[in-house]
Amino acid sequence: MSTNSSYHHGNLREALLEAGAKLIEEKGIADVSLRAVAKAAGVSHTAPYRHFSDKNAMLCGIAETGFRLLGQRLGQAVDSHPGHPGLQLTAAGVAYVELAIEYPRLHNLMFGGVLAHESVDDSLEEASNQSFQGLVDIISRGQQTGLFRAGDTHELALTAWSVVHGFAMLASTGSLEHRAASREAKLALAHRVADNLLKGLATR
Amino acid sequence: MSTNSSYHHGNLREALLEAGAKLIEEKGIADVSLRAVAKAAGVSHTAPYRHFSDKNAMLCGIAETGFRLLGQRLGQAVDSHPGHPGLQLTAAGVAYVELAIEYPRLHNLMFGGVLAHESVDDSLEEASNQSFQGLVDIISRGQQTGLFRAGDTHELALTAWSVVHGFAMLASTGSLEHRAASREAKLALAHRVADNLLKGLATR
DNA sequence: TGTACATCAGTGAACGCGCGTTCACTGATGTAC
DNA sequence: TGTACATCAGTGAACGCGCGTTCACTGATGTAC
Repeated sequence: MSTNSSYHHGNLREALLEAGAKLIEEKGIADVSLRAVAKAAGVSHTAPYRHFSDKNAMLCGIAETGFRLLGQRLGQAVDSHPGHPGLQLTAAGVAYVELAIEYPRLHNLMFGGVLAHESVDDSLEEASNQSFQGLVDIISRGQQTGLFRAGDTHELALTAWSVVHGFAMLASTGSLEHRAASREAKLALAHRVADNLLKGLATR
Repeated sequence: MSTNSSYHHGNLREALLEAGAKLIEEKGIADVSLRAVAKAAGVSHTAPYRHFSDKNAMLCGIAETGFRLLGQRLGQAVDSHPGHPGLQLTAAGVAYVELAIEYPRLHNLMFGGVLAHESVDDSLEEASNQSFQGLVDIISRGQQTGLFRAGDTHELALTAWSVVHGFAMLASTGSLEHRAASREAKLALAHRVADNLLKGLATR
């Protein structure tokens, strides 16, 4: 952080990403302009061009911070249940859903297909792939210990990913409001849905 | 269909919905304007206001046609396996994914949270609820015949819905391209993912 | 069947607006000597 | 340590554009007598 009065901001790139994420959460992706983000960061509306080639690049940057945050949380979920792939999987699923409930519109930016495929940064794509790899690793360890049944690891991971992603989508777009209104109710529901899934992956 | 040269279109509402759905698929929701839809339907850009109160209402109308199409397909899936809830569930799941692959951006309009919650038509909401109810019915029959295990029917339905919704989302946003590029490969994958789920719902 | 008239479904000009992006600029910072 | 200068990170005016919406209008249709 530099002094407020300085002509040079000092940390504008991060400030823009932060302000952008906040604005997206408040107003929705479609209603957030590059100009509004600049204004929220307290800077002229052309300043962002010093740090991003265009608006799309800025959105990619925001999405990337989301993936980084997701990666952290998934890591924590794994670390909190060492040696127990089943518990790790449930915890990771809940953590994922938790993030989607906390930042529904950021989640939508990350996974909703808003960013055109061609226009996505390499670093964003990498961050996204890493998230999936974490899941594959859990499943793989579960298979090695005989907890999960054998079979194409990626395919089981994809099933797990689908459940959690779908549930998060339903949660973040408000489709769950009449079944589970509070945050706690949603997470409890997420836990039980994850358990339903687990039974599908278990050895019989 | 009326003659081309007539001043009155005769069926403009449907024509706009159709042109809109097509445009959305081609250019993405964010890049479709009311004016563009009117133009695609061969009509002045103010004509839509005879049939929709504003742009949002038109988008709701388009989403609603999507839900109606989904309802039809789910009905077909159920009808093609009378008395077999397990097969019905898989078929319904695949049908859902199929639709999402066929019309990825329409699917995104329907479920992606683009339409603000407050601004959604009653008829759109009803169409959406009906889709979920169809799924609940399948699960319920499966429980009655002892194929699916007992428990909160809505919760099992929610698990199924999540898998299929999540998979469809991954398919429609292009996240599956490196695992299953062709339409056929995606559907086959969907089938196996649905089977993984089924094992989670089955009595043990 | 013919005519008058109300109603309906289109048109096209006009509005104000916010957007992304460009450009020449200026103030601050860092470095070489 | 002091000075000249290159580089960097901001500013603000200006651009052209497409948007959603309104308005007074006009052509077509349907109905009553």
